[in-house]
Amino acid sequence: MLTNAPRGTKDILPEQSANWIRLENKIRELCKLYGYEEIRTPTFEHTELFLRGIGEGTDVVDKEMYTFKDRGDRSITLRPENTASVVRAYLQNKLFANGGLVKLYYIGSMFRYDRPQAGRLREFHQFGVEALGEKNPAVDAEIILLAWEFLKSLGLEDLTLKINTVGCPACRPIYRRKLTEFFTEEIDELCEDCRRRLEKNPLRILDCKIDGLKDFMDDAPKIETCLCDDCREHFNGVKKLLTAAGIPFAIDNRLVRGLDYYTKTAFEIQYAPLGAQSAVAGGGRYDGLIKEIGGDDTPAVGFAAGLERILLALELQNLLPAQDKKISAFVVSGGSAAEIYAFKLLTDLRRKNIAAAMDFGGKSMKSQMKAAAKSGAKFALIVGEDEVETSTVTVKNLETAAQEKIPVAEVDKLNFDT
RNA sequence: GCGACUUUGGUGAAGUGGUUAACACGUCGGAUUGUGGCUCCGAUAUGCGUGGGUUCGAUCCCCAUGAGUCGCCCCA
Repeated sequence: MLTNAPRGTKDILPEQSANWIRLENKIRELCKLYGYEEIRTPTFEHTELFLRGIGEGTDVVDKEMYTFKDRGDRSITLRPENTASVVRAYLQNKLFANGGLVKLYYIGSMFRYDRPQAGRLREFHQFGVEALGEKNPAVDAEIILLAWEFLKSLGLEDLTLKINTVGCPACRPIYRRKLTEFFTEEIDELCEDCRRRLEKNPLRILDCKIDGLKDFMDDAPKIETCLCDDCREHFNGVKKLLTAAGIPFAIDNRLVRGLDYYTKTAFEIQYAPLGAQSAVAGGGRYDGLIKEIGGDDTPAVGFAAGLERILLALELQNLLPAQDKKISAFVVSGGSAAEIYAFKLLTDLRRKNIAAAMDFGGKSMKSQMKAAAKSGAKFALIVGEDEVETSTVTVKNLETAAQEKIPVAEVDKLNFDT
């Protein structure tokens, strides 16, 4: 127990860490390119924020939140996603005050109590982007493009982008009612889960793995038939822009989002080889959320991407480069007389910005040489009594095995390039 | 939350109801005097996820529990 991290959590070890840093740097670079700025919100929030933001009745809220009372008897929840927090911060700090579109991104841990699997952890990491304050479909397109170009730029192949519109408060209820009517007639054909969904969220029946394949599904009402003019126009606008940008997308009118706040555009990017956890990024428009949380009626769009899943995908495609932990020089000290001399040499090298290491275990020279070879250093800098007396250092090129003795003051003149 | 599978050393793993738990890699040490990568030699699990039980005896059988993986669910 003491030596086990809690279920669903994972240490990111040094060899992995470099991949995370690379990924995060890529994200920051890209966001800068698109004009998004980083925001960092607290890891936990008042529970109420998520109840209102994500919506009671959603799985995330009902079954997956880490909620507890703090010592002041406040109900606190570890964020299961970051959009609600960003919106809260936007309102609290009046980021709307300067007018115009507010473009933000975040990278951080999220928490959901769920059965762990590869690509599904209880503490996981998301990178996400939110654009608040503009209803123009161009923003939807920009966000989708950012997500798509990001994943492509990592080198991922076989990505599929699916888009849909889920309507707005004006037209979705109509569609929902039609669906309910339709599926009620087919209730005998529905699977157990879908009978449950019929009341809770009939839209979900559309992407059921079991019922989705059944014949009657083709006759299910399509959302296009119910869209209001505004939503239809908006969706057309998004499609036109995506086409203009030249990215491939598929319209999937069965794509729905699990969180209540989505309106109009919904999209998802999948990487099929990940199996059940193939959704690598997902998002959409949430024009109702800001008002729901207490702000003025403000349109917004965003998406989130799962970093663990992206890393898994990169690994599957062999896109994670081998670690380069090479140093330039390895100091080898022969005998106790040279120890201080060696340590001073080590320090001098580092002060001159030369990556250097030495063995602190008091081992034989032979094993120090082995360690030098393993370290990947270009040079072994050998110092013993002779060198101490003459203020020199024996330089052995570990690639060529060539060896020479030079004044210690001249070590930084060596050519450390590999 | 449901179902299935897995669980042996630092790693990959073989294995049996009963004397020393294969093998490989890794790690450590050694093969004359201050020198690596190759080779050779030696060392390296009193232990078989954890806790019970059955048995003269269990790593191998039974029960419970933990963890991981896959699918469902959900989602990033």
